[in-house]
Amino acid sequence: MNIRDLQYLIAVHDLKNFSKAAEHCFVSQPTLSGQLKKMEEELGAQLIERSTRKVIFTYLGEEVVAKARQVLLAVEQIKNLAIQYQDPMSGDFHLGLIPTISPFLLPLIMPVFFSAFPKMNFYLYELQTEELIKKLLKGELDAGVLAKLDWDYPIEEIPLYSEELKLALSSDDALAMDGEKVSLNVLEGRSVLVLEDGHCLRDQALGVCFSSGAQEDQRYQATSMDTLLHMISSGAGMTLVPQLACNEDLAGVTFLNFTAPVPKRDIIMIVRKNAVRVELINKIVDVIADTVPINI
Amino acid sequence: MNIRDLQYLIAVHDLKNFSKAAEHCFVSQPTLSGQLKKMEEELGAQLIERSTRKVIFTYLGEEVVAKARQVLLAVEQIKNLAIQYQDPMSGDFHLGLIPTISPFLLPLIMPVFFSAFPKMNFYLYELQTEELIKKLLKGELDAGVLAKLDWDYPIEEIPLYSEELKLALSSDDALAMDGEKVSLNVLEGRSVLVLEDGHCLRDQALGVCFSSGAQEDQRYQATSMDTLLHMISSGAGMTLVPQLACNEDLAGVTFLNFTAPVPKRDIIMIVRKNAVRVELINKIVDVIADTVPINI
DNA sequence: GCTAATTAATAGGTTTAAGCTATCGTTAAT
DNA sequence: ATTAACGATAGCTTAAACCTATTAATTAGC
Repeated sequence: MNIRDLQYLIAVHDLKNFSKAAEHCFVSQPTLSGQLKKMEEELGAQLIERSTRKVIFTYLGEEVVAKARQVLLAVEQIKNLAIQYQDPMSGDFHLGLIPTISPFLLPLIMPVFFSAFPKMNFYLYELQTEELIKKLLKGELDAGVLAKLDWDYPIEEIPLYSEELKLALSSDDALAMDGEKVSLNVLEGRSVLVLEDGHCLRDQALGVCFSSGAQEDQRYQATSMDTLLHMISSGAGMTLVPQLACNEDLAGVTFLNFTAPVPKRDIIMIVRKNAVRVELINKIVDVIADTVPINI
Repeated sequence: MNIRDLQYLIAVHDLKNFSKAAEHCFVSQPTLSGQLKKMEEELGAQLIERSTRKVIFTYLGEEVVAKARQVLLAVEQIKNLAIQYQDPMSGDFHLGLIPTISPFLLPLIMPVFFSAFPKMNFYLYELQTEELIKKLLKGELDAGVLAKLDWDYPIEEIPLYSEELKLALSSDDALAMDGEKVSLNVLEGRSVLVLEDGHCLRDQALGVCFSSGAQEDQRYQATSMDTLLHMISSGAGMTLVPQLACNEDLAGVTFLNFTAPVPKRDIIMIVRKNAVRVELINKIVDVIADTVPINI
């Protein structure tokens, strides 16, 4: 059976005349007759009672016509869906962000998104790197925002911005009083608070600590950047904080810049290779890069 | 677009693998790939995000798949309808009968119909000849039962039975007392009650009257056979009654047979030429002919 | 880092079937 | 009896669906 054949059938039903129906379908009358005959043979039952004067539908014919109209309606809807989706700046978009970016980046970009993409629906997920990539590859996410690592996944990376890591410590600390830039060497022999396992920032922070002779403060397992900062503010120690997370208004915490070599992390957007909606993704990247208050 | 293509799409959606989907659809993988690609071109939008490792549907793709399932469901239903209708002794049947047959024939045949055609739904209509034929030709009826006339319609006639006309008159009438067969000559000079205009029996009765020297009793315009008989029972005169309508239990009315030449009417079933369901129609004819208590 | 395996896309040719024109056969109206 | 209307048939053409063989791309394993 064939969608076209169903159109022929419906045309005959509407016009009660094979020749007119053929004309309406832009085919010749023998073509239409032949196709309908074939369809009847395929179904093994007559749909139309023909005579040279009358075109009468059998009961089966009437019911088939009713169903055929359903079919054509659904097909029409498919075409409409496609047309609707032609607008690359419309539809749904599922975006994953890692926990050390999400709470600081989203407040910045969402207002801009709403005005830049009025017809888009954004769904946002806070996920750690590993699960984020897994979901992206499964197709459950369209893109992810995370810190660049050397990994081995078949994904496309688009740079967004690069942020420094700063040293967060209690405002009561002697270093904080100073207010100057500090070298990584100041970490030597001190213990540093880091996030719990699974966060990429934890790994990066531990790397910095290792090379600068500091060690992990194992008394706390911070579950989020915010917890970490509140610990610092209550005098619990020091930690490394990415630039965007540095809330200068936070009482009792001072953020110090490092002198060169400054520890940094590269924030990228990842999408699947062969991803569709390239145009949309590029626009999103541009909007984020333009909105983040960091000179790249 | 093509129903087959939608099947390909759904197979890919279910199996998330082009080669397996192709196998499932009994086509080669390049065929399936090509058709889906063509469909995407036709829709002007990508439905599937392909890579050699992953098959991920776009949002549009997911929605199209959902609609495609609707399409295939309806198509399946069409095929099922056809299979269901393969049983010639099932479905609907619209039967028209003229008013001078309907109330007397139906009580006889309906019980038999119900057991002979357990899967049929009969719709019954009491219609005068002209409208009955019109509806039959329009396709609103499948068959009609009426008295044979010489007409010029492109319809098929199948004889059912042939019934005599009898003389109905008041039991108080001298002729009725006698109880013998009577010649048409007894009508000479008398006035005969007939049905109102439009009934074929009226025309036939008038014809008999004309040739036997009787005339129409114009005091009454009987709307039905039953009214007519009740008039007779209350002493209103005499009339011609078809055999099946002769209810011998009716008080005050006596039915007399005619001697040769006996006036008769041929009851036939009419169907459209080229009518489908020939088998069913023949069975219906047989059942009626076998059930009517008249020796043909 | 190289090789093997997997998988979809491409190329080129074959077959099926949908399409055409021309004509016929039937029915009904004049 | 003739004509007009209309669907069916015959025979041919074209388009497209399909095939096999191969390529290209990518991942997974050694």
